Amino acid sequence: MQTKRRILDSALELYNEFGISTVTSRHIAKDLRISAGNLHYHFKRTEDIIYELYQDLVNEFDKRFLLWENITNIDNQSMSDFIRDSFEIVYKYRFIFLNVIELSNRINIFKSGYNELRLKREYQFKDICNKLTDAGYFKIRIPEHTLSIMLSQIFIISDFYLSYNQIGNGLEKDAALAEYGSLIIALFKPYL
Amino acid sequence: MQTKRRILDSALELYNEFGISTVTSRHIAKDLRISAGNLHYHFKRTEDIIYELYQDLVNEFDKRFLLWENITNIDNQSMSDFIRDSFEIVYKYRFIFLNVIELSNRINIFKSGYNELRLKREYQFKDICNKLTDAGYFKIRIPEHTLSIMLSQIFIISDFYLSYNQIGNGLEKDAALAEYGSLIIALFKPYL
DNA sequence: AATTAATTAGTACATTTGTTCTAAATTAAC
DNA sequence: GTTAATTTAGAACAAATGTACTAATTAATT
Repeated sequence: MQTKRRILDSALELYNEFGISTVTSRHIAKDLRISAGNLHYHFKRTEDIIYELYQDLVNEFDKRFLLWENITNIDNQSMSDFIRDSFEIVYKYRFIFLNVIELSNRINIFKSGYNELRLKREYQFKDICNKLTDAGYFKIRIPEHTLSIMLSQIFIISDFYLSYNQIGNGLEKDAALAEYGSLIIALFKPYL
Repeated sequence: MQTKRRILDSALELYNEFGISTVTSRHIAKDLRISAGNLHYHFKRTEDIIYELYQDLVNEFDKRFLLWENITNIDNQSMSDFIRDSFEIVYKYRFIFLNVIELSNRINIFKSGYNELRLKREYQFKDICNKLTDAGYFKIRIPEHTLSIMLSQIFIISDFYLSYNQIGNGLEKDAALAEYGSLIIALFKPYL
């Protein structure tokens, strides 16, 4: 029963490090010192591994959703806490974001799943914005139209910052988080 | 002599449509109704096709560089012209931007080449900004530190907007250009 | 026209990959 | 302790892919 979990863990690590097109089911099996046959006993198709990891990502977002939904005390720190939380999740499952296009080509349901998740994140983000506005964090309430443009900017930067970093600077996790944060915060500058 | 060009054209089209991991040298050959052997007479390695297409991209950026470097009359239209020009090039070679990570994994020199190009684009963009400032397009000169953050935001949005669009809205070229433009322009709003 | 160089088609081979199958080994159930 | 179910290893197969090789055809050169 625990083998399945070990396969997922190893797969996540290998996909994150080497990308989905270089890592095969045999590689994962070898990494765990189990046979390929055994691996395919637990996951009939290799894609199932990826899709299950994607489900894990969704679950982590949901968990965070519940956490922030019921938050009571919003303060100056909340914004950067939220940014760090988002980054942590994206970083943990970074292979998904580094290979979105590839994944949407290879796994049919992935595209719709991704957009479902995106809606949830959007809702959550707007919620946080409202709370921050109510708490007087922003000078003025951000107009709906502006917010919608900002949301697109934020999602592009959130989901692709790691790609940008990997092909460019190659910063380690902490430094990357710092830069990512400054890019997001800068978007809100006119309202601070 | 012209076969080589035809291979590149077909490859660009197929890569753009189906992504680099689904398109093989045999697919390209079949598309042109030539033999795989013939294709490999012109390109010893399949990667060479991709790398040559990448060189084409660099050349197009260089061509535009010369054009904008010597421009004399900067006006209100210049900014959106520049944005449209950038978008056109990125769109034409979109498979490169949709598969940056994959490419940097598969082709060694790609990563350094991409960063070289990035420096050129950065220089060019700063140049345009200066010209726009001198022409009174911006209220104030954008501070160096702010500009550097904006540049990162702009590059992420420029290079990954098409990925964002492909996985999400799926807008056609013109609509995509419009949205992309509004995302970039919005970044300059505090200075307009 | 004859020779040389280039292009092309088709075959062939090694490797990789996903997947299936079978039999052995381990674990659980009774 | 015996039987049944689960898990595992390893072999085997088919399909795909990159690439090399050979022979034929076409184009260029003289």
